[in-house]
Amino acid sequence: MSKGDETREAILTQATAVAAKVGLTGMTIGQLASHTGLSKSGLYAHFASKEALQIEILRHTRERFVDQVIRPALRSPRGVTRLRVLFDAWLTWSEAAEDGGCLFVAASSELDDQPGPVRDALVRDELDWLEMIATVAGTAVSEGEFRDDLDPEQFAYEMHALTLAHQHASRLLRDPKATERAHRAFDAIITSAGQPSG
Amino acid sequence: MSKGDETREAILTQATAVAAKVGLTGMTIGQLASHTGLSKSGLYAHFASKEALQIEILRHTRERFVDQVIRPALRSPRGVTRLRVLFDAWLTWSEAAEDGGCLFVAASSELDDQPGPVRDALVRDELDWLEMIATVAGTAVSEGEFRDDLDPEQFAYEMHALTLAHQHASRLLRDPKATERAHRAFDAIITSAGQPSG
DNA sequence: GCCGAAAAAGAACGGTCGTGCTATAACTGG
DNA sequence: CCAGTTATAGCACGACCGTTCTTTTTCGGC
Repeated sequence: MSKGDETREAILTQATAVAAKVGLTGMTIGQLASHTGLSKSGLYAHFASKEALQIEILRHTRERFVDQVIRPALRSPRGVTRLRVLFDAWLTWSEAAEDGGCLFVAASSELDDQPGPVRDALVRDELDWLEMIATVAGTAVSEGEFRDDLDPEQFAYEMHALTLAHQHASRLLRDPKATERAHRAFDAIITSAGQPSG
Repeated sequence: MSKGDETREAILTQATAVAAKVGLTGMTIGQLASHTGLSKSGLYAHFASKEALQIEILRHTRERFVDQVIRPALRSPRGVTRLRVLFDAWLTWSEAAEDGGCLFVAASSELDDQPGPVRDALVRDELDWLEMIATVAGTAVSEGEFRDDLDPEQFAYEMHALTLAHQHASRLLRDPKATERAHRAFDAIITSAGQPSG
């Protein structure tokens, strides 16, 4: 890896942390430059524009997300077990983020009314994530762990809801019970998905 | 109401809409001035600082929230019925917001790592809202609609999760099924709260 | 260790930010 | 309708924004 690539990676790592705290829009080049010890123009030489940097931040975050959340799940048994791993890995991911929690969650409400390529990239990532959950839930159905008429996309919607609530409770409200609550709620939807529908 | 108070209200109404779109921090005085047809300094004369304006925006939003969500619920029968009204009124509230959806949701992820009086005010509002839900759920327990061992705060956590997911699905993903999904998920937690625990 | 290439710094650009101060315009009670 | 207050505009401030261009420093192959 050349010197330039190393610097570029270092910038992206810093930028990801900053963006999680103050948002992709709130983050500024000057702020980022001082955090990385570079000059504004020195930093800027690595990216075509702030928008391009924002997209690269999302790509960088996505790669780490795959490593830390998706891959561990794919190594575990299919079906309900994999869903549990996915959920637990997400909680760990969100809590491990130095500050600002999961960037995707923060970006979701920041960009939901800001059309453009950054928003488009985020929407793709979020749809991929929901599809991943739905696929695993579908496997749980076909393997008989979940009831036959369970809607995997509905399950994905509800599981995703719990990740959003966890971030809200832990980061905004600083609720020490946030993780416990998330686990209890997750157990509830798993149990409910296993019971014959009523 | 004097002329100044009228202008002040008009500013707050505009500012609330702008803040819901671009965030309480992303919103700028200049932007707001042109939206209201005032000069920057003319607008500024009504507020001590941008931070004070942000707090007033929250107060203004809270008042409207009480009118449109809390009051209709308090007019309906206690217990489960009131919970349903609360949830439906919230969905209507979020969808009716011209653009940007519910400001509290947007502000929650924007401010979760920005200490200060604005964040403090938001946290108070969110805790009040969760407490309101928990209180109504507690009534449902004591009136026998929900099972005895139901944890009202856990119920509030889960219902709140569904509101967050709805905003995500409808505003970011533009999912036409967002409202239907929210209703189905809400029915599920209501049903589950009524069944004897397992 | 030189030399071309790559990386970073410096300086500057027009623009906008939040925020004061001062002057003018618009209201409103007598 | 006038006086006094209140509301709004104008202008300026230093700071920082994203971005570009030019110059200097640093790197890596020979």
